[in-house]
Amino acid sequence: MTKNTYHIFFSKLSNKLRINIISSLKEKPKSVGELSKELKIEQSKLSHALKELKDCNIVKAEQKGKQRIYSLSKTIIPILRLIDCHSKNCKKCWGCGG
Amino acid sequence: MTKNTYHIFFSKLSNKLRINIISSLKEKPKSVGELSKELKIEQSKLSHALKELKDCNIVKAEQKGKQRIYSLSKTIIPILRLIDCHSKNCKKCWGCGG
DNA sequence: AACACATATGAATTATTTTTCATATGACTA
DNA sequence: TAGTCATATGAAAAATAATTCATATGTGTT
Repeated sequence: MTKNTYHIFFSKLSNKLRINIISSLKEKPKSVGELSKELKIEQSKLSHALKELKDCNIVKAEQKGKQRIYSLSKTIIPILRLIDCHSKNCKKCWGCGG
Repeated sequence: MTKNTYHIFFSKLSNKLRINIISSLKEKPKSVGELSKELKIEQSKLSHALKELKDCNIVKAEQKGKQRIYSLSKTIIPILRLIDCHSKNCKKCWGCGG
């Protein structure tokens, strides 16, 4: 990720719905229908949002029968952990060895 | 920062100009004029962008004569370090003790 | 093959953000 | 206090993103 692509990545995280999706998928992988029910969001809206997240590799999808199961991609999980740390003002996290 | 305010924070980081400003201020504190010259960005555009960053505490300003010197706020620096870590795929960082 | 269910897609509409430009404010100087 | 330099602000215009709705696609079932 170069300086010039930061904003693309962050723009995906700068949206309530997408944050809610991520937050929900942290729990466990879910189908579009499950997410729709849980978040009370219309299906196509969800599909659009999931596409955004998939396009920048925050989630991945796997077909299972008629359903498509979405889950957080491996590479994003540590990033989300950092964000959580941030939200908790976790000092340890700030150290970061850098 | 609650789940519902993530997106506000990230929305500030989801913009090229603001990322460039942050990146430039990492070097050292600068006046609006200096930033304008360096980034080749029109003054009022910069002022607007700086306002956004100030509103969410990413930068702070200090008056110095006629000039207003902007710098990164202390609390944001570790976050930026994380983002740098991220960009370098720094494993250490991911650990995060969480 | 016809059907039903689950999800995706496209395009038009609507909402939000960014840019621009004219002007206002605030700090120093003569 | 008039002038000028540095920056901020407001509002209109332009650009971008999100929402909606109609419909398409894909998968399994009868």
